[in-house]
Amino acid sequence: MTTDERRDRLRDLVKDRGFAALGELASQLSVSESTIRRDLEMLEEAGLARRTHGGVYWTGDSDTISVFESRNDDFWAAKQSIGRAASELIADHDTILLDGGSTVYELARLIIHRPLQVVTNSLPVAHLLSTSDSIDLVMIGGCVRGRTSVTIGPLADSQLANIHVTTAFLSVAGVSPRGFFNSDMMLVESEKAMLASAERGIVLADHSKFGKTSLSRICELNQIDTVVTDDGLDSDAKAWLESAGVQLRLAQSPLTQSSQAQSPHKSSTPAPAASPSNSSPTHSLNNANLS
Amino acid sequence: MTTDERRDRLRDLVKDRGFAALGELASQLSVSESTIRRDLEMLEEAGLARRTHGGVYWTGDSDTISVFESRNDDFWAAKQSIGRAASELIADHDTILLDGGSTVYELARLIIHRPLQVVTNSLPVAHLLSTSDSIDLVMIGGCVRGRTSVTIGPLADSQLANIHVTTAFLSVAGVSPRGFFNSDMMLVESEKAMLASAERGIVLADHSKFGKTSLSRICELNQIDTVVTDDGLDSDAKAWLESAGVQLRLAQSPLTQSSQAQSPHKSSTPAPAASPSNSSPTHSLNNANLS
DNA sequence: TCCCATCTTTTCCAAATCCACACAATTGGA
DNA sequence: TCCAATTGTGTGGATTTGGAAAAGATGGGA
Repeated sequence: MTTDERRDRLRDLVKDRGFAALGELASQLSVSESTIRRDLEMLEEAGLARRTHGGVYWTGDSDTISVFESRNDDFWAAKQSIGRAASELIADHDTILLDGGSTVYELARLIIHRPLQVVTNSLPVAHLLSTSDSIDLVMIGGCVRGRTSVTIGPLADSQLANIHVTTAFLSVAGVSPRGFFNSDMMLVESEKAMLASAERGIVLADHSKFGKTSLSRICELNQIDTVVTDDGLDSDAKAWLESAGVQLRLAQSPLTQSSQAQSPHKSSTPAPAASPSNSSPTHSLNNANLS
Repeated sequence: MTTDERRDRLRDLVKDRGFAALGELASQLSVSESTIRRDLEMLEEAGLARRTHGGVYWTGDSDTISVFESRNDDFWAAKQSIGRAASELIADHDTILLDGGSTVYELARLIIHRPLQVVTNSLPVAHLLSTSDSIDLVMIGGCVRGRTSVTIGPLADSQLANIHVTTAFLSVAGVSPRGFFNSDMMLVESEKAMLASAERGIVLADHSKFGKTSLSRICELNQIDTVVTDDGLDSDAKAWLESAGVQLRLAQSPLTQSSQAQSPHKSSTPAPAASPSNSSPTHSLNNANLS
């Protein structure tokens, strides 16, 4: 049995039972408990399970509902690494705003144990974070847009107008020299309101979004402080982003990341340019108890 | 049995009985009294119980059922049949408002395929209904209350003030001759706003809620149009509800369900012929719960 | 009121279990 | 053969648990 095979079986075991003890899993899969611990560590990093003293709970999505069950798509790994890079821009006790979209959702999975105030218009993000003990969660109300499960419309916009956050994390459908774009006009209105409520705006977008436009423009390039993307970004895009004064943060795409970044033990991040922003090692407050 | 599991069971035991002795709990859970004392200490710190000489009182919410643990509840079958009875009070294309709480969640599961406009302050309900093609969904924004995952606070109240629905379905923690009660003051404010926005208010409550009160009163009896409960309701309660002019609708509890169809005497709205036969047999959504 | 037997709580400690970390052995591929 | 990833084992520290002793509370009887 290969490693990946074992991890798949482990994931299925945990998912089926909801809860499983460590020794049980070890004997089931005929490996040592240490190995199981390492595997579970990854499951937890991926946000699919939560470990407790003596075992592990499944916290991932149920099979029935999952807006973002496209985790098999080519860009999922990139989205995940972008999420990780973005999480390093958040300091504990920050007040942040999370848009909808699968990349931002990956970010949400990574911050679930951190002490933060989070405002969101995304139902999946809210559903995920509502299980956290350490997060103060505010949901933006409004009409729920079916496909993406974000709230939009005048109700949402007027609520956003009364909110102030330090950082807004946005998903976009396209980035071009003319600015940032999304396809849904009402959603774009909300995203404008989000930017207006935030001290700084950060856009998460994998490299496939660059050079594309869409129906409706959110804002011009220089109105966004930082763009987080993967290192598949071509040099053209890099040039016009930098000339617009946008800070660029490249996440190592999993294809090129051969030896680093997998082990959380190593000191991470090659030091971001401007604001290192207290990148807390992910396990510092890991004892979030289930009480 | 793991520690967390034991603490969950302990909490349920104390909650169900209202009061429990130490030794009793120890033998019930097969651990020493020392362990029980430590567990109770945590319960007390969480504000859910108060210890006395020789035992412990439950002081926490009586209606803190999150979606995830509700399926194991003794009253789940009753809740399900109450939900079914309530769904017959909804006509297609109605605009309805759904509160949080497990009974209302069961109602939500039954209407997922019907053409309706639904407003809700419950994250689990919204997450469920967002997968529906036939439902127009509006989410009420606000602070997300941890265990119950409903939105509350001034944001929620002001949004509710601008909304109009035909029917509001509420969960309550207690029903007594003095009115309807819930334990969370901020939630009660929202529920008052819900009633103000609705042409008629319907309360869903299993028979165990009757005769109980709680911290905060939502409204008096006569401000609710209809109460839907199961047929375990005692005749006292039936009397004071009817004398207050509240319509009563009894759902056949699955235990006694074999004799006849439901009471013919009222039914203000024609029950639509839609078939809510969607009694999907618990495709396990039961996650390990965190709280 | 005082005293005392009994029960409960608190405090402490030792045993058991679990966990993170480090390091060596093994495996698989170039 | 070499190298890197993976795995098993050992160690020290942390958590949990049960029990014992000391302190406190309770209630009855003189």
